[in-house]
Amino acid sequence: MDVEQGPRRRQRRKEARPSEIIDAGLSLFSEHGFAGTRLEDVAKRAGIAKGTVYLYFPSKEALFEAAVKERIVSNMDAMGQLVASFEGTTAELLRRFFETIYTHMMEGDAGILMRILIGEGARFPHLIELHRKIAMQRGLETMKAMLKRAEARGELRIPAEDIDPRMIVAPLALFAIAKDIFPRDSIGTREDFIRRHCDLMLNGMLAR
Amino acid sequence: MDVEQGPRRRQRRKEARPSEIIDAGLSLFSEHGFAGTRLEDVAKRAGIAKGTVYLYFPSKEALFEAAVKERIVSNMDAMGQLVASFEGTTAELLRRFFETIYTHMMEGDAGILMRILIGEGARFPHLIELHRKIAMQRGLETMKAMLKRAEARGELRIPAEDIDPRMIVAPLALFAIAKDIFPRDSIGTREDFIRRHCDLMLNGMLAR
DNA sequence: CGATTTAATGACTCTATGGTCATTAATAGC
DNA sequence: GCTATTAATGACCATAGAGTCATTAAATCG
Repeated sequence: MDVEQGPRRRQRRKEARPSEIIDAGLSLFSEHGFAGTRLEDVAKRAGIAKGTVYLYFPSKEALFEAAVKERIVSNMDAMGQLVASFEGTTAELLRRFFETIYTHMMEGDAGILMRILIGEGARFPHLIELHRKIAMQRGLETMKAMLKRAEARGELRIPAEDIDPRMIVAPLALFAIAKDIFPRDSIGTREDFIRRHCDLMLNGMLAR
Repeated sequence: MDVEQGPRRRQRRKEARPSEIIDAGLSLFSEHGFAGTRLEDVAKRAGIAKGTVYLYFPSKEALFEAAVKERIVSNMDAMGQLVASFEGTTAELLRRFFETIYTHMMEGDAGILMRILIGEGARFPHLIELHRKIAMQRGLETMKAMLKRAEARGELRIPAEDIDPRMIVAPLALFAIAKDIFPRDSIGTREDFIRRHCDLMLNGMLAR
């Protein structure tokens, strides 16, 4: 309403702009990729003029970088917390872990950002590096901690070092990144997906 | 040599051009993404002038599409053949299956193409659709056949329908697509990777 | 209620590159 | 060897969109 015919255009809202611009950028990046997104459109969606974007971010790339920092790092920390404080079986921990990832990657923005990093990352070696250090490193640490914990509790079939943590999260990560290229039949409900994913990782396919 | 100071520039080689151009495009797309690749550079790498590219492909997008068709479809067929003709345990079949995928995605061009589809696919709804129909559909059929076969042999712990085939190949697919964003420590040798992947999918993590 | 500060604007510039096409020359046919 | 055909060329055009900046006006202050 305020936007439609509001008497006051040209509001001065220094504090609120950055995150509004990031939100607008994120939604357009996810629709059109990085190269395919026009700063003009980001501005329009944020309800401001193009020049205003440059008041807060020195370049398109800087805007993207701010989005990555804001949305991915906190997610990794959330997972670290979960593992550090959890008491219970590994099966239950893994389920909770997957739920957290699902929330951030499938329902939040982390999946979108990773998709863009993957597809257009060649353009931003700097960003890839940042992501590797800030996000990936932490995520893998957390998963290794989870495996060590399981090993210490005598729950593992094989030594913890023989399990590549990346394999465990691969299904969730892949779908978050690539759901568009899979046949459209849904991946089912959140609960269903997580249950199947857990079961496969914990017990495998084969009868014994 | 021939190129360096060769007496004959401007050779007429109608037959050889298309695949040479596709090769050049593929290598540049993988380095710079789709949007980041200049047709001028593709031409240079193929040893021809920019206009010549347009003699064989009507647009940049058409060139990319040709690459997808040529490199992905045949791969899917290779996997179908394998499953249809295999005799032996599911464990062994899965290993062979993974080897085939590894060859095409990690060592061949299929991974690169999928990475670009994912990252910049919003620009080519048509291409995503093509890929879904031509490649994904076949791949999933093949995997379902493999699961049904295992079920019929009494090797499965759970009904075949309860296993999402995409989860089984997710680790390989994810690494093929996203290896750049993971920490640089290698994923190990091909054999190692496949062995671990198989073992995890077949037997899971937990002691029983 | 002026005067001052600075957030916001959007018309403009400048570059990069996808795509065109008149010209050139390599081959084929005679 | 001459002519016709057409593959190959690269200078050129047109456009899009990132980034700039002189101007405008909202807030602040006295």
